[in-house]
Amino acid sequence: MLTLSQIQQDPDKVIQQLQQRGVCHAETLVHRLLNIVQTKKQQQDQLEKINHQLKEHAKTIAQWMKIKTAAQKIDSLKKEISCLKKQQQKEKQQIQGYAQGIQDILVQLPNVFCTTVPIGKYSQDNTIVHERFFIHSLPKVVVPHWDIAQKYDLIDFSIGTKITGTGFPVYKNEGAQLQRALIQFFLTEAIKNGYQEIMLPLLVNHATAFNTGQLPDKEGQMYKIQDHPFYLIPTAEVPLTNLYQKRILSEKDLPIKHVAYTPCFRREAGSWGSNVRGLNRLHQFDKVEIVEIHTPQQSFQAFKKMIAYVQQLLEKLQLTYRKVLLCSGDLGFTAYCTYDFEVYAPGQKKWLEVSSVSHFDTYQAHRLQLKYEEDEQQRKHWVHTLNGSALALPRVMASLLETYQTAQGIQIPSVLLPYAYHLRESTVFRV
RNA sequence: AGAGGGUUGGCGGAGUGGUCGAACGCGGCGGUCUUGAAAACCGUUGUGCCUGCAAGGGUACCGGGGGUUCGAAUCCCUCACCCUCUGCCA
Repeated sequence: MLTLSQIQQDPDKVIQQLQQRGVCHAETLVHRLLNIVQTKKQQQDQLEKINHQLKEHAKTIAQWMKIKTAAQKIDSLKKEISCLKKQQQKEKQQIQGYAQGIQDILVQLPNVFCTTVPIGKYSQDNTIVHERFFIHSLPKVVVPHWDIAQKYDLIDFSIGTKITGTGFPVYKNEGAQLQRALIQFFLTEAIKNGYQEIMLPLLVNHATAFNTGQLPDKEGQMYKIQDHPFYLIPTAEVPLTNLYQKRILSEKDLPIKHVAYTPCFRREAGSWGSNVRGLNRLHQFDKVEIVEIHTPQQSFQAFKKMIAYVQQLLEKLQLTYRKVLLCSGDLGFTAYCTYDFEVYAPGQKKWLEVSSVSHFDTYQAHRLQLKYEEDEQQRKHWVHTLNGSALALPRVMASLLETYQTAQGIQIPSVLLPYAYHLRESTVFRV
């Protein structure tokens, strides 16, 4: 969340950036916000004066209680008090209203963004900053992964539909094993790179979903449990980052680097076009997520390293990929800067997003109430949070099946062989 | 899920209606003593907001929210969490 002081410092810059992110009425919102803040402050002053008087009166009564003859004086003072209390009540209500108004505006403002972010409205305005092609010998007829999955009995989409509904695929045989191998590969790579593995709850409460920015912005995208105030996580980012809600870390605790594998659940309401097939978009999918917490001084260096880390995963899998710097209009609600990684799926002739690596600056820290204390001066500062998919499984699987298809079957990338105990032959033959 | 007990400052732990932001102990910080350290002793020690150049002043906060009262950490309601017992279950 943006803080009031952030906005007050340079309202015009905030307005401009919000507009560039596509926030409607950014100017009106910010101005209204600043107005309410001003009014609330004045009101607060008055309330505090009343509170002070009431406190004094209470003390006076306490004194008078000791004297028996003061009963009359007490009564008349009580009358005065009841008058003050009416005022107090009124002020309180108004202030509460203002506070709510401020909160209502603040929670709907997305983050500001980094100077390196290109200005643009749509994904076409994103900048492709890097591309890497890997040449694989493809068969004459290159097919999409859903055909491959069916041919070799790797994934059953229709049975998933019967069990649950569309978007819940069932992985079978080598499909399941390959999935497991990928998870294991991603986790092991992360651990080798200094990430601490965490296993997390898949259900979170309202506050947790708010802290990382999913609420109220993405309320409609999350599954909610009916009889409990819980949401199914749309990404491990939510519980993982929230491990540190309401904390003051000491500087020597930083950096924090975590990795977690979880299933993710998304309603994907409204985004189910006819071109969504196979593994391209699902309601439940697996993902390995990395989260880092840093001091502001170190976070940008760390961001670069995270990006490089995700990049080398794709290098190791030898999937053709490109790295995309998101433009202002395409940034996620909480992001200060984001790089997406897309892999090429030759069967569909499409680029599929498999990772989003984001720097959140202090936006999440504000909501999490997460600070760190400088070792030497004991001064407290907001931390910077970062996260990235490393990686999201289904589209990696899609690209992998399509990229590594041969006339005989699917060739398994050699880096996965240590993790794929049942796939030693390096090729899947099932017809 | 039912019954009972609990939630107080960095930690432990008092406090059941009146000047309580909260005894006491530990820890932390500063000092005395010491060549240095320990021990001992003395002092100090929560956070947010408003106001002030500052010193200071004001206000809010004893799990969250609401209520009773002139006055609430203390009484009432409610929610959350923790502990114990009973039940159920992977």
